Amino acid sequence: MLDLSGPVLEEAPRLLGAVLRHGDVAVRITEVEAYDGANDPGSHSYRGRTKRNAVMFGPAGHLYCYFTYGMHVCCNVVCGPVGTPSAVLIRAGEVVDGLDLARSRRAGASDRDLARGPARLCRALDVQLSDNGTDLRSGPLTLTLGDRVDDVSTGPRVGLRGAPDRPWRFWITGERSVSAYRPAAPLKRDRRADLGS
DNA sequence: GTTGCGATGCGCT
DNA sequence: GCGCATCGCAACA
Repeated sequence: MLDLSGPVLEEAPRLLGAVLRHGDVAVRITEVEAYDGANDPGSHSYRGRTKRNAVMFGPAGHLYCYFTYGMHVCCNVVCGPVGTPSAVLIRAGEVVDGLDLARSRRAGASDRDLARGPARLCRALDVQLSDNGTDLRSGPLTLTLGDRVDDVSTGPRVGLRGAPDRPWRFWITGERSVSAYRPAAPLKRDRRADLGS
């Protein structure tokens, strides 16, 4: 029985090694980030409830999907008790079933890159904005927790501005399928300003 | 292996 | 209007 209603910082590492399945394609999760809505300037829910983030305020074990950068979908698993708008961003994983279908959705990518990155993972699994709010207990999307992963690394989250550094990114140590982005690069505009000053 | 940059559209102010 | 919880590709080392 999927129960993720504990504190998000305790639930996040439990998602490592879990399997997220959508139809014929399944991904073993290797990298996640925790977002603690109430106290977290990096969270979509930090400024209160909106139509978009309403799912985060609901029960744990549901999927929160959002659209970003004009072309990408990312997905989170809602954690914590009802009313606590916390979620865990699924950043990366390895495809463990439905390899051919995943490859066809990610033409040109190497197997290692199929689900390496939050938007890529959603594409490999064909998770769309319309899957927002899905209950992960009953499908068509399902989440199955695995055995606890012992070797977990932590570090700062990726790509956030306006949030203090908090080591709320978790990944399976040594996994090559974790995303390789540099943390929080400054804005292009800022870089230009630096050059000019 | 790294770095730079354009694409693109929804949600919020 | 503006700002993104980004990606993919080209160019370079």
